[in-house]
Amino acid sequence: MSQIHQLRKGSTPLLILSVLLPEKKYGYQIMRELEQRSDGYFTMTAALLYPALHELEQEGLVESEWESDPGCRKRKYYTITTSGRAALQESHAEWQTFVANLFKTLENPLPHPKETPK
Amino acid sequence: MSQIHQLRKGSTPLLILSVLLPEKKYGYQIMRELEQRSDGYFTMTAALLYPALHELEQEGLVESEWESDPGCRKRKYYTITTSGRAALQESHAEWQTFVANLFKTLENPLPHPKETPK
DNA sequence: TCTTATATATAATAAAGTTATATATAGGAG
DNA sequence: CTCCTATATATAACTTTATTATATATAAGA
Repeated sequence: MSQIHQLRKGSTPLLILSVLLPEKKYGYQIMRELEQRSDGYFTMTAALLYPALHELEQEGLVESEWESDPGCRKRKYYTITTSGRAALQESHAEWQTFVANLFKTLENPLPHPKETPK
Repeated sequence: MSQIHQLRKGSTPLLILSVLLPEKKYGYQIMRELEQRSDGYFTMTAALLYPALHELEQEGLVESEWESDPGCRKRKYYTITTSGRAALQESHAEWQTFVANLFKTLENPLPHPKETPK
């Protein structure tokens, strides 16, 4: 019960964690990659991304460090943590459960339809 | 673009419309049937259902009428309209698109990973 | 120099879900 | 007859998340 209300809202943290899985990345890079991965379906905006990243960091699911490569402006790189990987797997599974239940509920009629009670 | 932000939130109107598809039903009955159909996964509450029903009515997707069967207290029956059926189909399809994109984005890495640009 | 892409961030607003509360009736237990 | 529970509809207050708008700053190219 506790989780299903939460996962109805917010696929954003899930998407962010998934792109951080292979290697550390910075915010702008995450935005671009999410757009590319979804062929433009998910338009991740800065106002959605950065607060989400800060919250993920507060929860200990990602860690950040500033890096200043010469010739580039400073970038804040985010690394997924061990608990971040666990949270990603869990959230992914919860989404699958939610979706399965949604479509089951939408498509399946009642097993034994009862007439309207008096 | 216009729709995908809307469908992230709110599977509630979709679920309501789907249970109204076979025949007219009243609010409390809709709540119970949604719980039964989903084997208790979706706990539709009154505070979620009734405002949603009123909004669906305002949008012309359902119509309501009070009925007072003897021996029962008055019930407000909701009937799905023609545009309600169309909206249900459309919303269902949008959810499928959303879910397909979500899992594709989560599971598929980039087709041609580009190194970090300088 | 001006514009665009890059890069991070916050504020204000709107939409939806959750919790709590209000009102009222029918039926059963005691 | 009274109390409690299930039925039945509804609103208010609060929280969370997405959207829109804005702010700041740097690198690259016209």
